[in-house]
Amino acid sequence: MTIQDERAESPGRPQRADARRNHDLLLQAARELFDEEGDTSMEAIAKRAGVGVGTLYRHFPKRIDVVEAVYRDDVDQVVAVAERDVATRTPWEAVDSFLHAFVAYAFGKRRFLTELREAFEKNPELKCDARERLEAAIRLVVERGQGAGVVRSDVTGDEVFGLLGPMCTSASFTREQCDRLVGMVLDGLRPPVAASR
Amino acid sequence: MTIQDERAESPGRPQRADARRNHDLLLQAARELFDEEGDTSMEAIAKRAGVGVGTLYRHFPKRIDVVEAVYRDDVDQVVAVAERDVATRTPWEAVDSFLHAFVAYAFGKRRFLTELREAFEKNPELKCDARERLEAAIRLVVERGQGAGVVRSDVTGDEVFGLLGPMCTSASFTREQCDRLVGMVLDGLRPPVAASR
DNA sequence: CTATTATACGGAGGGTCCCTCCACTTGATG
DNA sequence: CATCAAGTGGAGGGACCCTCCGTATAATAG
Repeated sequence: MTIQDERAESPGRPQRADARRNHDLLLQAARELFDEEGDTSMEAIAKRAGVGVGTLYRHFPKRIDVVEAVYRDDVDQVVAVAERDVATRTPWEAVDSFLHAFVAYAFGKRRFLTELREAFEKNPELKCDARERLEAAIRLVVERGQGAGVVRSDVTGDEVFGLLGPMCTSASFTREQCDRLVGMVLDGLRPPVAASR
Repeated sequence: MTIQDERAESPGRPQRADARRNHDLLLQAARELFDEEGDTSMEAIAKRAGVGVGTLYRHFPKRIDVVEAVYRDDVDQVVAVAERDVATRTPWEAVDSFLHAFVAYAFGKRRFLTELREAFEKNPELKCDARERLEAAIRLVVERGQGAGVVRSDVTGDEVFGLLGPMCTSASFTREQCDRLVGMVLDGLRPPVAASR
């Protein structure tokens, strides 16, 4: 989506050095501003990077492209946790561990992720690579649990993601509340027993 | 918050007839546009009502005031359902019935409610009366279940609301998915048994 | 019915966004 | 160097929320 992705493609001419440098400056500026302000404007990002808005738009044609570029790195961390949990834990422990880790992570970036989620809600067909990798990570963990019979089979990993993601970005929740609700969702994730009442 | 609320206060001079009429026209126009478009602009609302934007802002000083006014009526319906369920069903049946009804309702107004939720997230201290009544309705049902021992005690009604509300407005979910996830949350809401694994 | 006045109206325009466009500049290459 | 595609900067278009204030009018008093 961004120029960066196509950087290595057709080497008719390599990317110019200043373009490369500006790309990195812009990305760093965006990350800083999203962390500091929660949300920010394209003008502010360009200004902090010391370039004009035209340059920003050359590298990231739409606002969502900036957001996704920042998001991309974050997702790598979460995916790594999922893979580690699957490799080192029992099916249920992996689900429990990973969902808690996911919520802990998402909670820390709530303002930023709220912006991202809004972009997806306005534009559902826009499902960026990063998000798909994230959903794949949850699927990995959840489907392994389902295969082992410790997770109910009538729910998909994507649905769990859709339930927990918005919860984490809900401004009115504290970290403790998120943790408690994850616990509750985990209970709900277990295979249902015959109705106890 | 709106002029309407203060209509009956000090009758030094009654509200003018044209003002009253415009207030109703604006509210109707806003409701129609939110239903048809999902979201809309202040200019569009004023235009459909056949008045200038100045008049719109006289009646509803901020955009959120329009949204809340439309929201208010909707909440009345949901609250009525909660009260009926509490009056006519067993504690657990009331929880089950009401949460399903809540999700069905919220799903139908998802675009509109998304806008409302975003307003709350941007501005957490802005918890309008209507929302509080809605949370109170869920609390009513959930706390009755907790009192009867059929709902786990470490979760509040507000938290259930915060979990289900965002889920309903998540654009990527179908109605069926929402129903299935409610079922899962209901399972999670039952008092936990000793860990089965 | 007219005069008075608080109330209400309309819409121009300010400020903030996202984004486009294009004249100008600069780095890479022969 | 000379060339020129690649890159840059920022003015400005369009959409939006909201403010301001001159004008119009409904309610009241005489």
